[in-house]
Amino acid sequence: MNDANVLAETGEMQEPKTLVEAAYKQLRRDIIEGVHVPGEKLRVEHLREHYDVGAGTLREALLLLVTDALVVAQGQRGFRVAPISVADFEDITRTRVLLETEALRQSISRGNDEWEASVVAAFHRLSRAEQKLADHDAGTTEEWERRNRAFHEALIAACPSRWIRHFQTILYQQSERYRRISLFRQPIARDIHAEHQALFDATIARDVTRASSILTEHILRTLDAIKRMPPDFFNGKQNH
Amino acid sequence: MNDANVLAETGEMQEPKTLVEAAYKQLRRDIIEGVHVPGEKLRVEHLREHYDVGAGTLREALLLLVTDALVVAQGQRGFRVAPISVADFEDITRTRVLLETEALRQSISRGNDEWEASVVAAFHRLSRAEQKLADHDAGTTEEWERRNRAFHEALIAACPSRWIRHFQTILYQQSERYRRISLFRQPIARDIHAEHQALFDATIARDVTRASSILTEHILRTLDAIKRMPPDFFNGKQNH
DNA sequence: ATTTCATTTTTTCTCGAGATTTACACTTGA
DNA sequence: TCAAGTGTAAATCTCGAGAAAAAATGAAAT
Repeated sequence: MNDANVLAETGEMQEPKTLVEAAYKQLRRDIIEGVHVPGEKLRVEHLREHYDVGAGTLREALLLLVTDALVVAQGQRGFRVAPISVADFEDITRTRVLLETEALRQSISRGNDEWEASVVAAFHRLSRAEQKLADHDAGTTEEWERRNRAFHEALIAACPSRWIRHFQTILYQQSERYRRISLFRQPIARDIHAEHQALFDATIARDVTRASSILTEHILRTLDAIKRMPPDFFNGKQNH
Repeated sequence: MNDANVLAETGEMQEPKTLVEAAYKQLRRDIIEGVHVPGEKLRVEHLREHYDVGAGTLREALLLLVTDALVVAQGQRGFRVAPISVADFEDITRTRVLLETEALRQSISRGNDEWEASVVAAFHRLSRAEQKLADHDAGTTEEWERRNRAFHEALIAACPSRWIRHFQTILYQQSERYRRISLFRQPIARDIHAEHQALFDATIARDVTRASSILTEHILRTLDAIKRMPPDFFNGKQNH
């Protein structure tokens, strides 16, 4: 499995050992944050300057991003940022519900005390970040995003299936791109903390059915938010 | 999505446009067929000769195989064929059941006449291959493998979720490695054609429940076969 | 015999330049 | 005005060589 994705909130990710990995991480960050917009052509010779690596090295970094489905490669026609669309996000969301609820089910039924403790810790960290976010502290969205991911990862950490967790990581990363859009221009108010609290309570209570349905609703709510956005938002932003 | 994987039985795959793609396809074939055994170190300089490409080109091909999880890359320590184990195959199988039954459900409920026709055609081709296989014709296992994949792909082709189909493709490819083992040294006799026939009948009859349960059993049966194999089969074959 | 350390060998990683292909602008002709 | 073709510019793909790191070898010491 691609361990480069596994990034715990506490255990900081290992320093990238090669230039390829460093460029990969920077590029991934830039794509998720929208520095490179969906559909944009990624010309190796131009990116070379900005990321300060050789052409071959950058090509390898782009190839790694193909694994995350953040970049699409077309033979003899270079690389592009993977496009986005409402239909794609609906697909991502529904597939994520399928995998993540199953993972949560298994996690709840097989998780031990240590797992429970890590869930408590992750929820606590997330709550603090949400508090800061409510107080309009500056520059905390980055932190919230990290802790939100850590919380969701902690919930399903006791799921024994490496493949489900692997696919879940990819889908979560994909949805992160969309979430960055919906969070800032949110048409409907969401009490995200209340959702997390309910999800946390049901999980600790080992109530599989309730936890699953809350998680499903939680994930689907972002889909609603995206669907309510101006329909032309996904067009016209993609170069070429 | 990685379209390089999509390989229809009828519409032959496009010729690889670049050397990287050609090397990728050859390497993938060799790994699935066991020419490069699980866990084997893949030294670029050695493979260079055999695949007749430059070092950088071969590195890129290996990076593409990371996407399929057939190769694992470790920074500054090169590439290796992804290892195999009974636990991994159990994981692959159960995840595949989860995704493929869901895909089949959606495919059956949304498939139109054209889809139905392609399923009939794929089943017919597979039946012929199984006939030849029963007659002990030489060199037909390759053809059977292609048509078996085509049949399974046709079944879920009407599933609208690109992501489920994408993950299913990866898992099917993974399981192919294991199936190559169990098919030749089969400890229990399986009437695979009867299983396919039942699966086909239920699908055409649009019986979602029955088709799902048959598919589940069908996939799990190979897991049984692997589990019955000598437990040390997965050890001692992996270089270093 | 085993551990430690330095040396040698192997392998991986990285870069820039040349060859091939694609994309683009322009001209020509209907 | 539009279509097709031509030539130029740009981008991709590919390779081999040098730098950096890891693995292997062997010598010395406990």
